[in-house]
Amino acid sequence: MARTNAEPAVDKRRMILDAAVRVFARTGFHTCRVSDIADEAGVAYGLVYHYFDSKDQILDTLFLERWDILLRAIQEVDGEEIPAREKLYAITSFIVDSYRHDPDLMKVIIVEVTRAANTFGRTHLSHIRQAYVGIAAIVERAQRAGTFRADITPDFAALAFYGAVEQVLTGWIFALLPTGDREYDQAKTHIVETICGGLDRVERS
Amino acid sequence: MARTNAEPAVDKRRMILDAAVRVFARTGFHTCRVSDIADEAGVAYGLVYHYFDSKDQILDTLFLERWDILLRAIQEVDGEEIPAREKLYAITSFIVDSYRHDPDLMKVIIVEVTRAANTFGRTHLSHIRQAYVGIAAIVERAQRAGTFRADITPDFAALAFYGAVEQVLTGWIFALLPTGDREYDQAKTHIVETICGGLDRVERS
DNA sequence: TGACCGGTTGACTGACCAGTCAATCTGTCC
DNA sequence: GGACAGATTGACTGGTCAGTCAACCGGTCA
Repeated sequence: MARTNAEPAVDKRRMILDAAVRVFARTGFHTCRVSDIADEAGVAYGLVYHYFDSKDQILDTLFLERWDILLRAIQEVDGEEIPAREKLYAITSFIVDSYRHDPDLMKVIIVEVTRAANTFGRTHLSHIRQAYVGIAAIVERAQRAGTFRADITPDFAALAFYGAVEQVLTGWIFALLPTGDREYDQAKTHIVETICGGLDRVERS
Repeated sequence: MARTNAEPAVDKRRMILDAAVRVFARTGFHTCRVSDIADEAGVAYGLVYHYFDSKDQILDTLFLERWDILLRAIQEVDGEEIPAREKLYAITSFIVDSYRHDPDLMKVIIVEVTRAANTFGRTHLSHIRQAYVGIAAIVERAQRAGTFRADITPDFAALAFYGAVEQVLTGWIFALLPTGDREYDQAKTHIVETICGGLDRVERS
């Protein structure tokens, strides 16, 4: 047992994961080589395979770590006693702030997993679906309470909502929309306004 | 000049493209081999390279063929003298019917290009963007006419709208939503209702 | 001291596959 | 017929890279 302290001074496994985020974000998962990750982490090639079984497993790890946090956030929000619109705002806020805090990681998760339906998206479909299910539950409850209209199925509303959020993130990732703190906060409101209030102009009492 | 008629009896180029759609839809662009396409088309390996410069070019061709039709449809719809909501309905309808008519092709375009932001999505970003621009133009005009609220930017509304449509298509592609003629037609209404009318329950006069 | 062990190294291998190319076929035209 | 051209064939090559492995390092413990 070589571990006197709880952990070695530098956690190489974490360094590899962090380096992978940067490399995946820069070059893309399929385009980059494992050696790129090792180089970026300042670590020997073989060490990557000491900590991970495969290149895929690195991405899996990154995705699952973060997605589970999102799922818990959705659960938690749903438990609170606030209007559905505020719940959706809280979820949007969580996702947008995740992007603000670590754009590379969110880019990788969205581009390489969530939107990569043929490769990792398929593998993690059940996890991704959990998010939709959580959102749909919020919508359904609001419909029963009479806050949301009942003629649009919760499943459908969940997809539309999540689709709008993801597309906006993608807009930032690929510079189709301006980025910045002001824009991020505006986006939160706008997304929820669009999905809940609608684009139609309405006389509000 | 060996062409007495306008074209050979069987257009091998077309056969290769059609085979590619099936193979890409089944196996995914990156996973499949060029020989799979040749086999599916019932054609020798080398012939693929007689008609196309590369594997990439096959996907490019499929995407551009179809996307240009979509862009024209958006242009055309925008030219008509109908309310913005009906314009958005017409666009949604066009996309949904494209999926109904050729799910494999739409799956390939969405999964391998539109949503594959790191590979082909990046290559065709300017084309994809054209669709957003067209939709944003519709929104902007409606805002000026006072039909749509003006506090949400057209760019933003376009992304949210397109995001919702694409997410629903993705839901069908990966069996997260039930498919069928009834569902397709309902979806058209629901998407437009969600984006224009919003999820909030409103007393309508 | 020396045995031990997890962490670390990087050269190497084996598989895979996009793209090439020389040969062959098929039809046309003079 | 025979010359020419485009269509068609499929074996082969070259380069790439994920994953392996045998050796090495540095700290611990008896």
